[in-house]
Amino acid sequence: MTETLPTTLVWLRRDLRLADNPALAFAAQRGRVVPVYILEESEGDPWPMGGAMRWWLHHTLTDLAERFEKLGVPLVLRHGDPLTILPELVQETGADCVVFSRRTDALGRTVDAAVEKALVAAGIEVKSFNASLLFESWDITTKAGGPFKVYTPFSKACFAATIDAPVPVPKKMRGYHPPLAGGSKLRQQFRGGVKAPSLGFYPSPKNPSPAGLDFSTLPQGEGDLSSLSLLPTHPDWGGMLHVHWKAGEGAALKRLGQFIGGGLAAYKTMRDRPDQDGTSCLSPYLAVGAIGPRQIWHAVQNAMASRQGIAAGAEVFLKELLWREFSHHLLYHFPHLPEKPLQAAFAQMKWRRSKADLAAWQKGMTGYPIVDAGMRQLWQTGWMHNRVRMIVASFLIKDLLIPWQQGEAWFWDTLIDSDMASNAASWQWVAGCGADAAPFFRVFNPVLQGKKFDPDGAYVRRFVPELSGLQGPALHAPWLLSHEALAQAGVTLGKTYPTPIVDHAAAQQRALAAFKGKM
DNA sequence: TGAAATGTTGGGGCG
DNA sequence: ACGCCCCAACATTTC
Repeated sequence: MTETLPTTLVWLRRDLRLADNPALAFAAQRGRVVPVYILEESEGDPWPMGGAMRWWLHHTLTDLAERFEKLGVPLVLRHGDPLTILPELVQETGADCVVFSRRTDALGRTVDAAVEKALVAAGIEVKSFNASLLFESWDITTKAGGPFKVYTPFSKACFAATIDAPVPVPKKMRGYHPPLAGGSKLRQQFRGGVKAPSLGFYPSPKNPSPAGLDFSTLPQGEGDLSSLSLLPTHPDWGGMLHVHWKAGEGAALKRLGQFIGGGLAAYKTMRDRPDQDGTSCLSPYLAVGAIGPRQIWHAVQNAMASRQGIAAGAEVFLKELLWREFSHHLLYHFPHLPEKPLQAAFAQMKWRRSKADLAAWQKGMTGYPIVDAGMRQLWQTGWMHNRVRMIVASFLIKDLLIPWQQGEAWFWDTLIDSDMASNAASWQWVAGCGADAAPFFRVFNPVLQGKKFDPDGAYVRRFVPELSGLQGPALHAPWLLSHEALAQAGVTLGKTYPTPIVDHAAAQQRALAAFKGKM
């Protein structure tokens, strides 16, 4: 009797959760469920998954596999080309339907289209769903019917539209029976195992750690999912990230609850303070889909309806969520967003090529404390406060005049929340070449930004220990301090901490000149 | 979701 | 009481 139930493959990607997962809900209702995650590696992929994201994905998958296993539905893991793996799995399980959640990046959409075509040609039903966004990329349009290129009208259109309620976790799930070859033990179900190349920014014997950080004493990885080779080795810097982040759907929901009960009310102002815990820190969970934007949106709406005094903070927070939405909207409609400036004139911009300056920026050794603190927070925790992201990005693009794509690539490899759309759109925004971008001449002064948003210097001291003997706003320009003050703090500029690699005022003039000459 | 230079306004001290 | 100056606070302009 049960053998007659239809079987559905749920191809999971960046929707690694049970709740608010329409594809999974559809499959559960339909019959037997075979959830599968494929570590995709495409020849010529310009954006192979970064090292930090691989680490984060590993731990997210570990959590998800446990959740599935508790429900008696083993998560299948594969490594390679979905175009060959999915038909194999269909054959193996007798599935007659494959479902997945849509994505917005160009390569992903190309792969999905090819997979759908091949499966449909083989007589398999294929359905795709929206799990990652509040709206379909084509649902929000201007009055003329085209894509939005300006954020404010886009956000207004979103606020005016209806956002679907999250889909609940399927009440009941039936797994494929008998289990796939290899038994029920998670680790025995993995295939493949060729170590994938990342961009190679994270340290390896070839690529020693920046900023003199010592990774050698960090604990080894857990060994789960080992054949996907997601965890770093030689050295294993993953333990460093472990201190800061707990992966998975449960951790995501917990963090959402903490944020709504805590930081949300004062979000409007506190979100700009990297020395405070004022942001949601949900981006790593959103990036892998351990939580979905609809869940966040509705949780915030519910809190607004039941509590006084949080409306102002909540509105700003929801707008941040809509920036993410806007980024995906842009990536969908402008697939070259990660590589090419949306404003074509910027292709003529005369950038500098300085390996030394790029390395100083990456290592957090520019001599500007707020910039260095940000870059080291990124390295040490896989995450950076949003205000500081803008500061360091402005510094790379405007002060160092280095192409924004190089900053984008570094962030892609080092962020655990790396998202093609948000990363590309945000770098273009700072560079001034994107949609609705900050004008190019809007140059952040790293000293003023530091004084304004890290007034006591607590953030800098946390990530730049060389300066921990200094305090107060003056810490943001150590080269202006007296010799005595520096000596007392144990700072010798040029020795214990770098002198600024560029003079900001001169660099700003240089940037404006380069911009003016070419635009 | 800049910064700095420049312009304007208005309150208060003072002769 | 009045005009004058100073200057902080705010607004506008420019890059």
